Amino acid sequence: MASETKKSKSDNKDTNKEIANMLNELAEYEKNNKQRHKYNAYRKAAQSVLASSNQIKSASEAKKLNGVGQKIAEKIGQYLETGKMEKLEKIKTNFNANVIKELTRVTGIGPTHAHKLFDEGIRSIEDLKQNQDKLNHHQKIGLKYVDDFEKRIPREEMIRLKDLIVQQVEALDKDYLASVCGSFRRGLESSGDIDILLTHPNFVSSSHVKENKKSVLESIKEKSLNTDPKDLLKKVIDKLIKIDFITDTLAYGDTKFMGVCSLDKKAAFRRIDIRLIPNDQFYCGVLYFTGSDTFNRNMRKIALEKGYTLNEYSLRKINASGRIPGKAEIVNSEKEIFDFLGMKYLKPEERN
DNA sequence: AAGACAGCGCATATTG
DNA sequence: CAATATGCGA
DNA sequence: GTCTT
Repeated sequence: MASETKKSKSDNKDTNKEIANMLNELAEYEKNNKQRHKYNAYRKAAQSVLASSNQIKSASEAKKLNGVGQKIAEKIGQYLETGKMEKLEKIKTNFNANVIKELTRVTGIGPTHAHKLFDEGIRSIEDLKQNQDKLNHHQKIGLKYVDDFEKRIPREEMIRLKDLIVQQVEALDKDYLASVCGSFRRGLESSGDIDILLTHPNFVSSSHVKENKKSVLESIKEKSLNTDPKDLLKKVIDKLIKIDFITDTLAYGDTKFMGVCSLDKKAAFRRIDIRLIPNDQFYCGVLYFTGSDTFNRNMRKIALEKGYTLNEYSLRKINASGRIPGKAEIVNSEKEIFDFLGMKYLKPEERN
């Protein structure tokens, strides 16, 4: 293997990765403390550290990175000199923080519920199992599968999941289009869950607008042209439940399903999300939900520089004088979005 | 020094 | 009952 | 906690 860039691997551990891991632990702690923005700040810093091409050797070096300021630089310096971050060590020995951290392993239990449960005497996942009357539906399902949901899904299994879903959807109606987005689409070897975008020509955004109310006449006209979105999603979900693929439901509305699925009795239970997207917004949605987050941020920034605003729904030109976005550009593929922005097309695998 | 840090669908609690 | 607010997730 | 204004 030609992996020995500089020194041998054995006597040169990946310090950046260790720093990033510690910053991510601090991030999680802040999230549990309901400090959403600190959580993001730590994660951003961790990302920068991880992406840094050379090993960080000092606090001042760290401070140069985007998202690393005075405080985080000090912590990094502390780690480089002593092998520890004081604040993190303290958190690790904090009983309350550890309980909260354990409780939030359950999907549906966020910081607020975790603290409330703590006040009610709950100290562990085990306690939760004995007190399920304190949980709502989502949380009960989260508790049931808490271990499975922390397991990564190997790409090989993702492919089988995708094949099964696509086949079932096509059998229902060949006009459906389903795409698995997220890290799977970017080619990663494992994913945390499976995220599917679904669309159908009978469902377009003009029938779903809630901004400027439309004339009664317009609404009536559209109703005749568009299937009720609820029916289009329900048809698919019903089928996937019937064949015992979807096993549980966490949240289920007109356009978004969140639940649990499993390939067969031997396989683990997996988190699955299925969104029904208006046909004319499908490719903006696919682009957005394919990510990565960093890529999305960069692309949106480029859009702004070109006088556009880009989000998960549409690409719109920004009015020169005012700043009111105009009508959505017509987009019939991901590539067209890149074209509008004068960008070279990047395949999903190139967006990591 | 002080505000931004995304905005949204769904479930559930709270308010009217 | 309906409208609004909050928690949560991604 | 960091960056921007």
